[in-house]
Amino acid sequence: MDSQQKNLHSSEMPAVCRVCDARHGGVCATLTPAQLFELNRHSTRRKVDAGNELIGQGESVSHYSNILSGVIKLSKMMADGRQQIVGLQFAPDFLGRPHLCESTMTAEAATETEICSFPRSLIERMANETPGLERKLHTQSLKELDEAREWMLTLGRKTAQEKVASFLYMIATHIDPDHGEQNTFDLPLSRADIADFLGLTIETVSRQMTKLRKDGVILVENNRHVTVPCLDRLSAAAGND
Amino acid sequence: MDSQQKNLHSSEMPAVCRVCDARHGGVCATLTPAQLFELNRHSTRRKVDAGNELIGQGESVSHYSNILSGVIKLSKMMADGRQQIVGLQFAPDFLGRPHLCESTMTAEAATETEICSFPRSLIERMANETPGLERKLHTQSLKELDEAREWMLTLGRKTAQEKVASFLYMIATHIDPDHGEQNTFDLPLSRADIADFLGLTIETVSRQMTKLRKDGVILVENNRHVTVPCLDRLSAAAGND
DNA sequence: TTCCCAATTTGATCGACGTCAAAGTTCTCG
DNA sequence: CGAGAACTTTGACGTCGATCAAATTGGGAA
Repeated sequence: MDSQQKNLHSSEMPAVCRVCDARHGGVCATLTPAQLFELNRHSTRRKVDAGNELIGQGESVSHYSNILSGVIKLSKMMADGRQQIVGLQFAPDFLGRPHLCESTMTAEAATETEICSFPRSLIERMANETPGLERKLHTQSLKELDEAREWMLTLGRKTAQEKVASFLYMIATHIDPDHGEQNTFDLPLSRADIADFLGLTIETVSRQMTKLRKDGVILVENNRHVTVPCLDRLSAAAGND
Repeated sequence: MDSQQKNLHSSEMPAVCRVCDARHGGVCATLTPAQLFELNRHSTRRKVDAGNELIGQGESVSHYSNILSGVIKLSKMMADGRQQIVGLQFAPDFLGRPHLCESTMTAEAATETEICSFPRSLIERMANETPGLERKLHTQSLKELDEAREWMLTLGRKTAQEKVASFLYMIATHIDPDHGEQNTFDLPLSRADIADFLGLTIETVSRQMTKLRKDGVILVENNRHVTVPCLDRLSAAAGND
């Protein structure tokens, strides 16, 4: 019975959604098949190359998106060009600030990214009709708030060494490892982006990476590929006790 | 008819709620009279002196609160004692992290504060039953997220001078001014708290306050009382263009 | 492969902010 | 009103991370 229900369920679902990761953990997980069909009718999937801007600071927002793969960086810029990355978003996060039409930041693809976009108004309406969706969006906002506050501690009180280690630790625990054994991954951000995230300069980031490497806390190949032999040592370098 | 409805409404409301500020703008504004009665039956109002801790980092949370007056500071502390204030909350904000039972920070009264507390479970249940309440909590989370990200920019990229000016500007625009004419107010935080908020030391905060005073951007009496003759000049000193 | 350009690293120097110390101010409470 | 404590300001000096400059590495195109 249960399996029959499931089959019925999946056959009622748009084909693209059936194989889409956002069904698991993303906002779509809260929608009924009928809603999925409606959303699907107005949604577009696309690939975005690294470095491309999705939303500009101060622009009005007409679309929200699900992140299907890749990493998005959210950043704020001052009039004189100083920049600060204020958040990173990974699949299957929801991209967009509910209940507000003008963006207060820039959203840019940090890596090659795949997104599924739909009209703002449609999501707003569905959120009103579907408590589960509103709740899901709320939950993600709270997660982002927790992360933002964690970074406030990092930005305000940690040393350059601890900042870089904290960043690596966050990436190591957010990216699915290539192997189960050792923790190894590609950095989704350039040194310049890491600097903008940590409130440092490129040079300082580089020096601290070198130091962590010489101390044996991390291994680095080709600048972007990092291996963490012992996550606890990295955590300690990050100042987490 | 409308006024009759209103009278009926207010007569059905708990007496304490009728004169309570949280009815305007607070979460209670979304509740029905019946819900207000139920909430009221399980709620306690109390005064908290400046410096008293409401929730400790790592503690499990059994109660949420409305802030009726005063200022609450939310802070995180590292194992070695370094501290960062990650948020300030003013009346009629809601105090508590929905959908999570363990607090990741300390909540402490910055000034004398009046709060109205109720059991966590009751709010969670009402949020499930009342889309408007869930929505209201969501809205506040988003506001806090916007503020947190604004502060990430301040912490990561602004100079000490700009940080102090940004703080004063934020307070000036959040506190109701004593007079309509000039912008004058009491600082809700000590120099030590301001330092913990801005990721600076007490001495640096003091020096920057002195500089802003000598530059005529602010007037200071008795350390705590500040007057801002021209809000635009303060805004400029804060680096907002 | 080889060249070229961008990204990263490394080095030398500087300055903003932290640290340490002491003096001054404001608040509290008897 | 006065004494003591807590908070704030001011000064001298040190340090971490920024700045400026140059060398090195890596990746993509011909």
